[in-house]
Amino acid sequence: MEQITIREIAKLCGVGVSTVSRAINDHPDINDATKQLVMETIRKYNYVPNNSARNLKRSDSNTIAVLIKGITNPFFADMIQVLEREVTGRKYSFVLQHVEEFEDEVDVALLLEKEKRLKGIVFLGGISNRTGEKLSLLGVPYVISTVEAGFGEETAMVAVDNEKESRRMVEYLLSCGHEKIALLAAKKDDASIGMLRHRGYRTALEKSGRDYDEELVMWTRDESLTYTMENGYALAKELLESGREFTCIYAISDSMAIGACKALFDAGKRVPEDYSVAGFDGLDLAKYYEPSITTVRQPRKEMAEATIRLLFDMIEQKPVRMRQLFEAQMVPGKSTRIRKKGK
Amino acid sequence: MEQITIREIAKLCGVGVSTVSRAINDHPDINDATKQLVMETIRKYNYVPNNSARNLKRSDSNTIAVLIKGITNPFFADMIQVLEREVTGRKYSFVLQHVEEFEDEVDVALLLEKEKRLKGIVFLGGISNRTGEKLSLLGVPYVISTVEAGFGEETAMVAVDNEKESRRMVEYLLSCGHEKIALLAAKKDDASIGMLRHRGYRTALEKSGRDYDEELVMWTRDESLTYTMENGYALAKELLESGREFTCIYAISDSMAIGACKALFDAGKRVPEDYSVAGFDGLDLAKYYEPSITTVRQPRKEMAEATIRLLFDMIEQKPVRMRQLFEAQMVPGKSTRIRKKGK
DNA sequence: TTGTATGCGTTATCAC
DNA sequence: GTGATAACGCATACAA
Repeated sequence: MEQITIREIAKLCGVGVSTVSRAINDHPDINDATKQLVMETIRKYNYVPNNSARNLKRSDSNTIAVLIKGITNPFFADMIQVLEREVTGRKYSFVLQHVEEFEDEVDVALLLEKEKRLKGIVFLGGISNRTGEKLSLLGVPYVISTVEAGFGEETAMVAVDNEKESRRMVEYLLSCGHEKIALLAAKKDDASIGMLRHRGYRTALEKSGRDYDEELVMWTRDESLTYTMENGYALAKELLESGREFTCIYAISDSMAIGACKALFDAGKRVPEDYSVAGFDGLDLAKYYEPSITTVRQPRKEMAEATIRLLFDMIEQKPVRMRQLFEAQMVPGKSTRIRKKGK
Repeated sequence: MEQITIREIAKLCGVGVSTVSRAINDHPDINDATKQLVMETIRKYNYVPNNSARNLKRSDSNTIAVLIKGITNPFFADMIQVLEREVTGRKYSFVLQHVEEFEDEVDVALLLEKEKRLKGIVFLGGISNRTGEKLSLLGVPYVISTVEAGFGEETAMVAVDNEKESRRMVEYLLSCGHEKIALLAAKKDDASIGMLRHRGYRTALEKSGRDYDEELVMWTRDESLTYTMENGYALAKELLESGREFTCIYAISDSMAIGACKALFDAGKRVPEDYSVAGFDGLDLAKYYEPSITTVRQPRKEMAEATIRLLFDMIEQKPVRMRQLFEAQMVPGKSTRIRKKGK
């Protein structure tokens, strides 16, 4: 496969390479007729400029990259839509970069920054305190979205207060009369939102004078993926089979909550009559599920918009508020019930 | 931000650039001590090689790209996992490329091929007859996965027979005693799997001597996204409000089926007692939903594995079967019931 | 308005 | 083993 280059197009048209380049890049000072000719031969020979060469030569490129760990997570789905819309709407190119589970997102960012001459970077999920240190090596503005790790004040961040919102949920469940609330938690050594949501659970119990009972906390196994229906199912099943007493299951994600419901149904239990179930995130699915899942809705679209706004403000060197915490919304569904004293 | 280059690393180490290059790329003929020194300074100065320059210079790169239109589609989620595992397991690099709704996936492929010196390409979804023509411009092997458009025999393809499987579903529903089966369909001008599933629906009815009733076909509006819960909800709601008679809703995707269930619940109906609901695809969600959704399960992981196997066989110039159709599996759930004659 | 020449950062081919 | 140096394909400063 002999690659056709700009030089050959130039030869074919009987012009210089710079003229072809000008045609491609919509430069102003070029004769309209020659431009037509060039564009036509390009189409005719299906010439495609080599992006590596372009990126290498260009000093800037007006592209924003969004790095996502777990691109298949439904939580990110509509955020991606919004991010893309907002970026392209500002006449910037949009690059969506998937980061594999075992990869370091900052390393990927560093690579991509050089490769594509990025103007800005968005980290969607993923980043933890550990990887955070290398962030300072980034040469362009970046915003960490949906995760509020313990970075400094100088790190741009858009998220909800996971601990607070988790606490809010547990307080709601307590107010419904549930005393024994089981938690479907992340892995025990989680250092990100899983930890924060667990902490919120614990704080809510303790602040209200209840005991925090480690027995009712179901930690995700090391080999499992945390935020999945499958995991919710497995954890709830294990909980049921342990014989421990509880009236309510609080799962740290909606997907896990749905898995938990299935485990209850399979055991012949009803939701919410026998057990209440609550989730976190406010996915569409929580609304469409039957019974609809009681959840805490993160304002995903607003957060996505704020993320891009913040990023561009940084790019344009405007004064910004670096840490933007959004308020989540308690969404009671049909999966939880109010429990009278005694029963 | 002054970018640090290979030349500066060379100067810093007091060696030539080629030595640094050799260190980076694990070349055999280099002294171990100098290699250590080079690697250390690289780490120390956080040098990251510029990928554009590498891609430009390299003649081959051992990377496979997977292009996905609608990367947030849950149908693709576990397929991506498998594709990634299979590719990296073969010591190839894996590039996941998101294609925007309005973009032409073949154009993107053409660009990427030159930019990254690809060894092979996988198209996951998306490709239609229209874009298919330009496929021949691709200089490397490619496989089209999960969509069986009407390409020629020479196009590598892995998919299920959508028309046949759709027909199978409708025949199952007919065998359950449903006579008036409404269809939640794709857009009317769909030229891909949406069209095929509709055709299977129609054929099943006609082959069994029933009338095909256009009144019972709910086409997705132009402005809506087809395969979503939201769309299923809207179409089912419209159907209900039209007052048309039916006993079963067949949605061409599981997500739409779940949306349809919600519309029925909201209208005070029960599933499956009042109306049966069926979907297509066999998502995990169909299993976890309550009631579990009757569906046709596509063997996603097997298809993903076959896709990579086929691609690598092509790369290695082995003889291959270019068109691989997989058998789907009818999965009866609790969302459909058997209807006795009369009522 | 157009063409020529230079360099972007890297790898690979040579000599040494 | 190692170091110059020539490409890779393109954009652009500068000359024409």
